[in-house]
Amino acid sequence: MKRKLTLKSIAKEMDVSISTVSKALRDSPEISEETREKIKAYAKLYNYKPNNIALSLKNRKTNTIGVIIPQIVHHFFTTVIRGIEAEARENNYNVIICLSNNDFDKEVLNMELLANGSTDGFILSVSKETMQKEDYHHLNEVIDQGMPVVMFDRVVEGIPCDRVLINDTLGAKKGVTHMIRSGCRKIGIITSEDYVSVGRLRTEGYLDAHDDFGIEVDENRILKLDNIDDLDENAKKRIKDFILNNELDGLFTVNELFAVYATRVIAKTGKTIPDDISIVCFTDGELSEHMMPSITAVSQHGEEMGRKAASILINKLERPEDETEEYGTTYIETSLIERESTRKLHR
Amino acid sequence: MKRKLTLKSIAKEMDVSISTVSKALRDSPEISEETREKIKAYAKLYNYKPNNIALSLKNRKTNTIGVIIPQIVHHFFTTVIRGIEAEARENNYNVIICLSNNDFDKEVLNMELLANGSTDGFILSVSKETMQKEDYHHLNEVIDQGMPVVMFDRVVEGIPCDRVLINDTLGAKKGVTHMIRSGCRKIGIITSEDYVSVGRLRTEGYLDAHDDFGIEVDENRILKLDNIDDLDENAKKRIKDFILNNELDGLFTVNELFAVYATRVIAKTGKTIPDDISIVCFTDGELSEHMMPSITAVSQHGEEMGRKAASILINKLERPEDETEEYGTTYIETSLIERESTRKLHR
DNA sequence: GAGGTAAACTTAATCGATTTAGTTGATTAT
DNA sequence: ATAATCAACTAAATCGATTAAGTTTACCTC
Repeated sequence: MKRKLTLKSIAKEMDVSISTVSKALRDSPEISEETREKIKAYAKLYNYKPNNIALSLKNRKTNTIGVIIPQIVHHFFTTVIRGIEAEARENNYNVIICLSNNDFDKEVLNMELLANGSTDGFILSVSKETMQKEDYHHLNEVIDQGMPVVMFDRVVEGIPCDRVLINDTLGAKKGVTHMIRSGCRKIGIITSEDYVSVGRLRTEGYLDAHDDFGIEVDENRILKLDNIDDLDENAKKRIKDFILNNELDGLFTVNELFAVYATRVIAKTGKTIPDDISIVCFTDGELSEHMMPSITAVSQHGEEMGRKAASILINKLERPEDETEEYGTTYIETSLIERESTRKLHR
Repeated sequence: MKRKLTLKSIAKEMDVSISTVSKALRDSPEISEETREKIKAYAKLYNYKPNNIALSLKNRKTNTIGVIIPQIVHHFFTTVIRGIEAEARENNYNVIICLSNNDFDKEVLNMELLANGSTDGFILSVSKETMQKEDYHHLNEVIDQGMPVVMFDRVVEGIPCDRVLINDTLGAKKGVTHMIRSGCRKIGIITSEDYVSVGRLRTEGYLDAHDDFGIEVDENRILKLDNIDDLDENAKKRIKDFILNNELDGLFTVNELFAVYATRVIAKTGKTIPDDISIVCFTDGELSEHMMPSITAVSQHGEEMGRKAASILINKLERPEDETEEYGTTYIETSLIERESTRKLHR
């Protein structure tokens, strides 16, 4: 096992001082060409690389971004991370990812841990528990210490930071409009209770689309479930009842899982998709693409979101003098991917 | 913006020396009870937390694990990461994740970056390009510097490190055996060329199962595709031809995507699943669960794999005196999840 | 030859924390 | 009364790197 080279060990070996080595390697004119070349040759030969920890301590800058997300086994977050990673790498930043598992205490713990010198700033999507508790002291604390924060997807108000959001309302509107244009007039929506922001916003889009076409919305065609992240037995039962008790010719769901289960229920009723009933879902995964029939989806561009969030953060980190204290919200647009679950439009 | 507390700033404020503060906070008996309490109260009030970077430098230990994986938008890797994260957290370790995007240069770059002080050890799944190049100098280098490495899933031989692997052969055998028991006699397999290790091993399991029951294997029922990670047009065509030109009553695929596409092809032939033809796939995602019909799958337990890899690594890190230089390979067993694509066994 | 200057280094401070080796003043033993 | 002991601190080294400030030597000039 060979020990890692340090400036000190090189200095000793070459019989010069540590600072001479440092300066030589950084091409300082203070050092004679001869000495410089000799030291650089030696460093190259033995593959010297400066110790990042020491540099971080000295520069009070880690070039590391902390990412805190509720869960990683979720295609959407995964794509966001890919975007963050890509943008960070291009700008010479590292990424540390921590999972909160939707747990408030873990979110706080992770932030405190990373805030103690490990990262220069944060990108995070707050956990469900944090939203419920409405306790954001950990966010305010790191911001107060001068670390910029960018929130994405699941954001909260009243925190001095930038935000990156999916344009949920417009996305849902696009999807529902597509069904209306294709002739649907009795479109249902499976969404979440209004306290989940994405659910509320997507429901708004659903209403907007109807408004635009002057179509009355029947309240019975709106199903609000508690949980948007998974599909438990209770949710299944409610979806089943909802579909069986409504004469729908279109269905919009705020995630893939609801659409997938709805497809199953519809198949059992003997109705065909898309002829009897069309389906469009908001998507963050690959289920919609592979189902039979494949499902027309409002796609979220998570990677773009990640890139954007990272780029905003890095910008703040690179010029901290801009203490303008101005924070913005960036919207990432969605796109509609037409598949087999909706009728083709004749234009 | 309030500056972070340091020992120095506390010392100044309380008019004692830095070392007194340090000792007081660490409950040293050298410091009088009075002073100790006073300092601790102050530190608590202003929420002092030691700077991790400084600690890392001093202790030459970062308590951070570097994880390098080919891609994150892959359900299997995601579950592995979750396992690593959980195990690390429980043992007070941080996790830095880097993506290689199946690119050799990026893998090398990431390792070098993290090896310069950022992490104590590595968990990695090598990129496809690295396997093709058979260039492992970056692995040998970090190991040579005394950083332990644990490889998982996509491992290579000849590196002095521990390995954690899915028991691919036995997994495939389980799946195929299940179909044989349920009465299938003409079982096809969609797998990869032998140079992809998981493909080769799973093919072996397929053969083993047939061997056990003394069933002759027809070479025409084995389809070897180039790429195991995605499904391009060429692969689709070959799968289609394969299914149409073989009178199969069972099909085993080495991943979900192949099974999903095969289901589509079979549906078009008018055959029914599982009555005319059964399907079992190796799985790393959630497609198999949600398809119609849902697909019986050999499940991989990625989280367990991640936990195991992390636990092995942490063990090495915690007692480096054990320089026994002994490395082991751990196998994670799979389990068969019976769903709608296979007939129920009568036992 | 005193003074100035420039080249080529080295010393020492710094980042934040820990820890070993002093230091100081008071108490105790002889 | 002097030395030893001890409690309660402080000073300084260390981790690895950067850099402002200081040192040495050679050379030049008037």
